[in-house]
Amino acid sequence: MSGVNIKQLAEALKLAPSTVSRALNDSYEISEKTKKRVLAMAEKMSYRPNPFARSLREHRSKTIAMIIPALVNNFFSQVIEGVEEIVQEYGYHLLVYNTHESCQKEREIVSHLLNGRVDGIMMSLSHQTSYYEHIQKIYDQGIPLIFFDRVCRHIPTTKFITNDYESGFKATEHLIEQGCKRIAFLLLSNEISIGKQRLRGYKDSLGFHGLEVEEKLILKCGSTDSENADAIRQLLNAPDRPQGILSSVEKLAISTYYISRDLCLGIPEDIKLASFSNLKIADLLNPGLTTIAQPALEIGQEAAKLLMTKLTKKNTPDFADQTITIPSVLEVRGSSGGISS
Amino acid sequence: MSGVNIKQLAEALKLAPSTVSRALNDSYEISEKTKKRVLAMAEKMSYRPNPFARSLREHRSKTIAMIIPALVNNFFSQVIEGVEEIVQEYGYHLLVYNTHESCQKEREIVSHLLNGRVDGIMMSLSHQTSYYEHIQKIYDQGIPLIFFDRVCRHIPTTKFITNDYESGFKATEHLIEQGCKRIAFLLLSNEISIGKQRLRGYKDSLGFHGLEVEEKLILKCGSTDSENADAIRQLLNAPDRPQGILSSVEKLAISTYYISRDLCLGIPEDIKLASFSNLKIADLLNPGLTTIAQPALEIGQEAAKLLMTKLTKKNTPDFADQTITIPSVLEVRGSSGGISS
DNA sequence: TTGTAGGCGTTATCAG
DNA sequence: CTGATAACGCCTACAA
Repeated sequence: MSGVNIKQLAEALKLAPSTVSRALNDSYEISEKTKKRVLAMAEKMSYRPNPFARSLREHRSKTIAMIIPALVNNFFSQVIEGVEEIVQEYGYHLLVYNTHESCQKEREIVSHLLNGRVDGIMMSLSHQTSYYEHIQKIYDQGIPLIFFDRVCRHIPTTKFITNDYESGFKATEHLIEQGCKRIAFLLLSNEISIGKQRLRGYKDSLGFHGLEVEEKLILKCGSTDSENADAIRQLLNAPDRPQGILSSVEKLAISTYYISRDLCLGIPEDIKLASFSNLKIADLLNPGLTTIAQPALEIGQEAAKLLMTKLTKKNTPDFADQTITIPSVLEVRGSSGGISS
Repeated sequence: MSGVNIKQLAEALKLAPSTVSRALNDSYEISEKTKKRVLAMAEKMSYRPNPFARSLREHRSKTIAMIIPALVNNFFSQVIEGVEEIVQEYGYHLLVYNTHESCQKEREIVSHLLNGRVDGIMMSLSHQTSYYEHIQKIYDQGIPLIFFDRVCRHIPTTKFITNDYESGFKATEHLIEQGCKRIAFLLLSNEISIGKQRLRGYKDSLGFHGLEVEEKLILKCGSTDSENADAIRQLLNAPDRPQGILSSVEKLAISTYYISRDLCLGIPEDIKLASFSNLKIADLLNPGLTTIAQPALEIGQEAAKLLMTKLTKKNTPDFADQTITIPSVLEVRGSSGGISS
């Protein structure tokens, strides 16, 4: 449409396209004088190199993709913020895809990215994902791949998570210290690695403090919000209601607030609550929500830095099959009875 | 690296590349038999067309960009969600850029998109943006451009907003009805179109109800969070503290919660508060926050639908110079004294 | 119905 | 230091 191409630019300068190209790319074999002339004219004619021609030639797109299970989510939006920031510094572009927690969508999205469109992928699995052929394909094609939060253990690459086990342990311990003997655990899905770790921490903590693990207190949520709400309602309505709840994701904790309000149950008097959550205004809730806050921004930044280094520095080794842990922080607030709020 | 190209595919089939290309694109001039054969082989060899070669040929990228001032933000993340959903339906890709409210960054980002990388742009201006040459360039290049929320009046294209004036008017009226005689208005920046409209609604509402507009009650925030907090603190600490506050953005309302807690001022007893906000859990705050909630998801969806239609249907007219208004909803909660919470 | 050839805009290789 | 040429992978006239 509007654009000037390198040929026209060369024509205007009475130079060959190749010379112009070299001048624009600051090649050492071009005289300073010519470079200046070319740059000036490029500016004047507002020349913009065509990214697709370049990508075609160079087999790289300067673009990466993020595949995440949800966008309207305090954790993921903070991760995106961190990633975008780093990516922008490096002059790369960021494609964002939302799987809506659907494995099917995840597969479709991945299949659109196996053609060289992106130079790298950062992803967090849908909680419905339980087989990994599509992920394996990314890896097999040699596309640099990094996981964060909801990682896939079967792929030998670098993963960024928080200390889920330890946090689950500590949060449970905290509830026990507040006097809870029976504590429920709200799990989004048992497929997800992090859910498992958090659950393991919870179980071990109970055991460590001589408390029994009751399977019926482990609520496997996941399908629809209303089904989850029903399950929580049933839990809170039961005659043998637990004294505490540890939620592995924010949205289930939020549901718990609504439901306990409905049922006229007081937090923390009747039920003490703690949750993994990145809600910034946790302390403005009534009562303030005791959270295990993940360092979402930092996870995004660190993961993106690693990817950008791999893509921009020569001879970078492939990602090690390792898990990098950035610790979460337990912030005690009113909901667990720790402090008044 | 890994990919099979159309030439190799043709070779394997003992056909010419052009024939294969046509078969893959379901051209009418290819026999059913050949088509099937080609499709089968393409599947078998897991052929993926190179998107850059295609973009280079066809002068379109099947990619659009969203440029927004913030990512960790309930409004914008909901808009992204809506946009992503529609874009994915159409098989398009979504690039996301964060200006961090900086006009300088906004300019840089735009300059990277003037080379055909994207087929269309949806944007919401940074609040620091007060001149529009870079935006004008997008328009002049003929790149389809849609604004939402923080629109640019000077560009004759379609803009999606909510009824900011009316909402400002109604929210102010609501505070007046709750007994407020003097109401402050928290403005993020006087450059932004929507801020202006909301402010105008506030002023007119005061006038309509026979109340005076006091310039010193109009707080122009914007630079840093801590400066904003100081300004609000000063407002609340003053001997002639207003009885009500209308905040034009969520984050200033959140600050107000913290500051009034610090100052031991009760909401709504000492200060009544209402805010433009897309916080989903506004009713879990203490007290619940009276909000003017924007239909963020819908704005994203509608804007994206319009853009997708323009890009995929032949002979679509250019975007009309119009403003499409999707109404916000005033939700009265405890913070304005409307109902207990 | 299928094959041939050229070009989209760049950059790298090879000459000069 | 600069110029000509080929190639990246695809699509589409045009030819057969």
